[in-house]
Amino acid sequence: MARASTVARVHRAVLDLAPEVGVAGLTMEGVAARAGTGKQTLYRSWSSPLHILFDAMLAQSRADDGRVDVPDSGDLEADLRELVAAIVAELTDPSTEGLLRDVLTRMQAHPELAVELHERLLGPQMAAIADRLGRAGLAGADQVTELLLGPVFHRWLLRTGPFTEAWVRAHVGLVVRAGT
Amino acid sequence: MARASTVARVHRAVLDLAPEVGVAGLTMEGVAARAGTGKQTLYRSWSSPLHILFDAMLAQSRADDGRVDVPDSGDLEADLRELVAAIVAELTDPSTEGLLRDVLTRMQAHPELAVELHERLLGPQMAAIADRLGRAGLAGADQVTELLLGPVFHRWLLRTGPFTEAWVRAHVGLVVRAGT
DNA sequence: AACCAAACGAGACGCAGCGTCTCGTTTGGG
DNA sequence: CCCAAACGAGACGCTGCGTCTCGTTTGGTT
Repeated sequence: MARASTVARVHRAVLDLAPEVGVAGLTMEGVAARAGTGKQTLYRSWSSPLHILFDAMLAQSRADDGRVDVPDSGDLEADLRELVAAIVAELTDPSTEGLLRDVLTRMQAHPELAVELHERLLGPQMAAIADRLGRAGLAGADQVTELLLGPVFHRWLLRTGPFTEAWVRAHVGLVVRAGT
Repeated sequence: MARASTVARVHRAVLDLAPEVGVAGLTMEGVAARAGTGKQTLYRSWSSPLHILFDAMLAQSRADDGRVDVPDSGDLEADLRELVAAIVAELTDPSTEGLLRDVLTRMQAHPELAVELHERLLGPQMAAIADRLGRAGLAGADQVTELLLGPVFHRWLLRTGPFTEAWVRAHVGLVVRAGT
């Protein structure tokens, strides 16, 4: 429907604009102006600035070759520690933390966005982790995956505390104890 | 600063309005009209409809005698199952689920609201659970508390799956295994 | 090379809600 | 009884919404 070059310009505009004005400050008019496009062109493909931003982030993660990789050295606990540390590092990167949490939480008000988030990002990531756990011989790998990720997102989304290396170590230790 | 009767009228107005128009549909003008108050009166005490709504919900939970009670029958696993089932029931009550998730997620965009949420509701609840776990003789009660609640909120906030009795049973089983 | 329909840029339009401001009125403690 | 603080009402200019028209590219088709 929309021309690829137009989509590219809109994606670049919204990704440039988001850090400048925050997710709450994004408007259809602002994105249109920055992208040098008419408003109708935006409404033809997206229904809100949040939809545009998520679409742009998806496209970017695809371009970054957004493959889910779970370490597999044979030492389960060490691998999980590394994995959780990598996730935490990504979630708390100072240049994006506020923006990322803002996007994820706002998306929950739009069920269709929440579903797409789960199908495209969260689901595959959890499946990859469950796969690694299964190969280590754990039963109930899906449930243990939630045990591993749940507290991380709980802490991050609801800001119930900071992440430290000691916390990650203790958390992974508990999860491994539960699974074996 | 504000008269108690005014605050009560505003609280009632926002609590009435929220289910009708949704959190996204709340406006200062709408609340003022429903409460029969001037806009300036609202701005004198609150800075957005979300602030008013959270304030009203806090006042209501205080009136409901919002005491945190964790079952303590001696059987730890059974108590935790009951506790998690109660939390799940509260989170998924069809009449409030959408609203509640909307409020909690939107609050994360306002750090001062996120902090207040943690201090007034999440923190005390977690402390009460950690206390129960400590009395059962578990070490690292705080960490185990996060292990218990994290996956529940992860599932609920990010809509990664529905809650079933089987899930709760398996989850609590894993947590108890990790803690002992 | 000429054509044509789809996609586009620009921006006008009426509307809703924002946050600030004034103005007279009510209210309750000293 | 008095008076300052709190209040209700609503006017104000402004921004962004979502829809609409209009004339201009653009890229595949014959």
